[in-house]
Amino acid sequence: MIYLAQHEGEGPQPLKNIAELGMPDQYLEQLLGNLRRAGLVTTVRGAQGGYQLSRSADEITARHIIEAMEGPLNLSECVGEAGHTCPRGGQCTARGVWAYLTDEINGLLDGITLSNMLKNDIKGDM
Amino acid sequence: MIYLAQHEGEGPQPLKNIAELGMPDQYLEQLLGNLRRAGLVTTVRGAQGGYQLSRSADEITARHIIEAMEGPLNLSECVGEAGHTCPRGGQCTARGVWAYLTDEINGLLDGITLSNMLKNDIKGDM
DNA sequence: CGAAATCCGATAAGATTAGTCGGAATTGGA
DNA sequence: TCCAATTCCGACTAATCTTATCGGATTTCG
Repeated sequence: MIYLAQHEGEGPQPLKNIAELGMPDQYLEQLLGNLRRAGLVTTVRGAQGGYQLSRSADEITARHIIEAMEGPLNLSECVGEAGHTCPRGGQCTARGVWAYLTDEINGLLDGITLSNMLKNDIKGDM
Repeated sequence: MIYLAQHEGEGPQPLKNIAELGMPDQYLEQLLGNLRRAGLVTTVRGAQGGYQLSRSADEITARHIIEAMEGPLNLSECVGEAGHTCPRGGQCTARGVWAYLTDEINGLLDGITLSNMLKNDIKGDM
């Protein structure tokens, strides 16, 4: 995604270009499939085709990317959507902790956009 | 650890008690080994033996526990200790993000103690 | 039509996490 | 002193998740 952001406006980037820095292209292709299905990248098939961001780099957050790749942050079964399958019927003491952490981390991820990454202005960057 | 905190001051708790709520005791034993080696619990061997917190529940944080179990938080090889094995020589654009997140999450974990968990007064609890 | 690409489902390989096994060592109490 | 309760330990197995590979089908430009 950083690569695509860096080449924003240059038209579709073929897989092979993106894979340059040492990752198997057939695997990358699979990963890009997730990003496409999540609506973060659009593709052009056929010759001269490739991948590009579906919207501006400052409208794509780390959370968008992570959720596209791995689904919603799930620190514990306890806290997930419906029917959290906690063996203790859903009221174990740890649950509040997981819920809190999930919220906070999602908040952090919401606060990071692709543009931030490019400009290296992540809040608190070291 | 929550169980042990709940039984603070009641002397060593044998494995079997702790395992009550549906987790295989031989596995739990293994996990408690990590906590012991990390200095979070002390043990008494032999009859009437068992496990107990090595210090007060408000001096044990979520971070202590997680690091005891899984080692230091490692969101990406990029950011770890020495010789981060980033294929891009250690200066990829994503690195700042990982470093930032690692710091922030460690901060969150530092802010949660076992006492907090018992009292359910996690900041921002839902 | 042919080459450059993405798309797709299935499968394999590797790594991590979860769990099992068998027994050794320690300790309190009868 | 012996027995039962209990932790300790290393090795192994099983399950799950991540990473990667394979073989082709489809689309599109020139």
